[in-house]
Amino acid sequence: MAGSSLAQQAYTQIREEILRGKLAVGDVLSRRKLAERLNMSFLPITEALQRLEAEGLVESRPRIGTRVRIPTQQDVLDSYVIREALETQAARLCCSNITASEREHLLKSAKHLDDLYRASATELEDSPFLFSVHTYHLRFHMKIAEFSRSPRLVQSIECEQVLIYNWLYDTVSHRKALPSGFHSNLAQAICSRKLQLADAGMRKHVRFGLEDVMKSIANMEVEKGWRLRRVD
Amino acid sequence: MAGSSLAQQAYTQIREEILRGKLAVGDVLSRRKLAERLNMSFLPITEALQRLEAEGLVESRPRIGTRVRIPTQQDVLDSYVIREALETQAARLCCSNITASEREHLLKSAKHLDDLYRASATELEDSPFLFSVHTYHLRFHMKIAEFSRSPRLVQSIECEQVLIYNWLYDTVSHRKALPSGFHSNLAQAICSRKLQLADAGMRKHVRFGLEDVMKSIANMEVEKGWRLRRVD
DNA sequence: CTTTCTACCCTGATATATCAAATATTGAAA
DNA sequence: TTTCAATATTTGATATATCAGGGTAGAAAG
Repeated sequence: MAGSSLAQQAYTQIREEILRGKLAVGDVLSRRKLAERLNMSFLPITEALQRLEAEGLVESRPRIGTRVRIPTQQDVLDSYVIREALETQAARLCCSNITASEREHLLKSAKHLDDLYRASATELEDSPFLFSVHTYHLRFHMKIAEFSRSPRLVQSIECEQVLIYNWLYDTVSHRKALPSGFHSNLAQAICSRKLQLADAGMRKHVRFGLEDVMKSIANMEVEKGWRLRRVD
Repeated sequence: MAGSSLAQQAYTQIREEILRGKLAVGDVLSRRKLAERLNMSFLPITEALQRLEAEGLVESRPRIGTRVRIPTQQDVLDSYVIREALETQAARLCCSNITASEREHLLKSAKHLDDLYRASATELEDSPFLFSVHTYHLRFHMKIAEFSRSPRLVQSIECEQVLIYNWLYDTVSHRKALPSGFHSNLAQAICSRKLQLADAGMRKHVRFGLEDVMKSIANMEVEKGWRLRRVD
C-alpha cells in the first residue's frame, strides 16, 4: 500500500469509505477537501474519482461537483441483470471445471453459510455479526467465480457486486428469512455436473430478493437534483 | 464534439485510431506526442488513456510507457466468456420483451445479414465491402441488446464487443464460410418466445469461430516485453 | 569485437497555478 | 418583507513545471 501510487491509495481509501458507509449515498465529495484530508494534491484524487465514476460508485457533473452515486430503480434492476448474466456464466464454467477438492470445499462453505444465516435470524439489524455473514456470503460467490477459471470473469463480477450489493446490505437485506438450504442447494446444483441445473440454480439464487430491494428503493426519499449544499 | 471536454475529444480520437487500425497493436503511445498532435496539454491525454486502459484497449506501466494492448490467448478466451454471458442474457430478455414490430425487424435484418455474408464470400480480405458487412453484423447484435430493454446491458456489451471483436476482424475473420442461415436461425430462436431456445441459440452463435481466432493468436509473433523502442 | 557501465533522455506521477462555469451569498431596490 | 442582480466562492478542467524511475546509447574496459 505504501509503495503504490497516490492515486491508487486515494482510490482504495475513498472506495473503502463509501462501502463502509462512512460516506453516505448522495454525499458530496470535494476534490480539494479530500486532497487535504489524504495529504496529497488533488490530481491523484481526480484520477481516483474518475475510476470510481467509471465503476458507477460516484457521479460527477462538470464544474458542479461529485457525489456518492444515488442509485435509481433502473440502476438496481440493471445491476441484477448483469449479475445474473455473469454469475450464471460463472456457475456454468465452475460446473464444468471444478475439481474434486474444490467441490468439497464449496459444499462445505455452503453448509456453513446456511448455518450462519440461520443463526443470524435473531440478530439486530446492524450487528457486526451480520456484517461478517455478509462478507462470508460475498466470498462464497467469489469462490464460485474463481473456480470458473476465468480471471476476467472474477474481475467483472467483483466490480458489479460491490456496486449495489453492498449498498443493499445497509438498507434492506436480511429482512426476510432465506429458504432453508438456500446456498447448499446452489452448491449442489453447481457440483451436479449438469450445466442446466447449475445455470438455473444460480439464476434463481440471484433473482431472490430483488423485489424487496426494489420496493425499499422506491420508498427511499433522496435528493435527486444537484443541490450540492456545502458541508462545513 | 466541439463542445465536449478535451479529455473526451482525446478519448474519442485515440479510440477511433486504434479501432481503425491507424494505431496498431503494440504501438507506443507517447502522452506528450499525442498532446502535441491533438493540440492540448497532456493532462486530458492522460485521462483519455486511463479510460482506455480501464476498458482494456491500452496497457501502461508506471514511468515506462503506454501502448496499444497486445491481447493474449487468455484475454481472447476471457472476452468470449464475458460476451457469451452478456449476449445470452440479452437474447433471453429480448426473447421475453420483444414487440411484434421489433420481431419483424430483427428477422428481416438477420436475413439481410445472411445474404450479405453469402455475397461477401468471394470478396478480397480487406475490401471496404467486408468492413460494411462487419459493421452491419455489429449493429445486428446491438439491436438484440436494445430489445432487451436494459440500457446497462447494452453499454456493457458495447464495451466488450469493441475490445477484441474488431481486432479479430483484421486478423482472421471471414476465413471460413458461415453455416447457411447462421443469423436467421439465431433470430428465429430469439423470436420463438422460448427462453431455452434463445439462450442456446446465442450461446452457439458466440462460440462459433472462437477456435479459429485462438489459433491465429497463437501464430501471431508479437513483442511481449516492454521494449518500447522510440519511433522518430 | 564483445561486454560493462555510466550519463543522458524519456516516461508517467505529482504539485501548483489559472480559468471558466455554475452556485451561493449579499445587499440594494421595490 | 420580497425580488433580483451583482459579487464572491467553489467547482472541475486544463496548463505548466518538476521529479524520480527506468531505458538506451555510447564510452570505457576487457
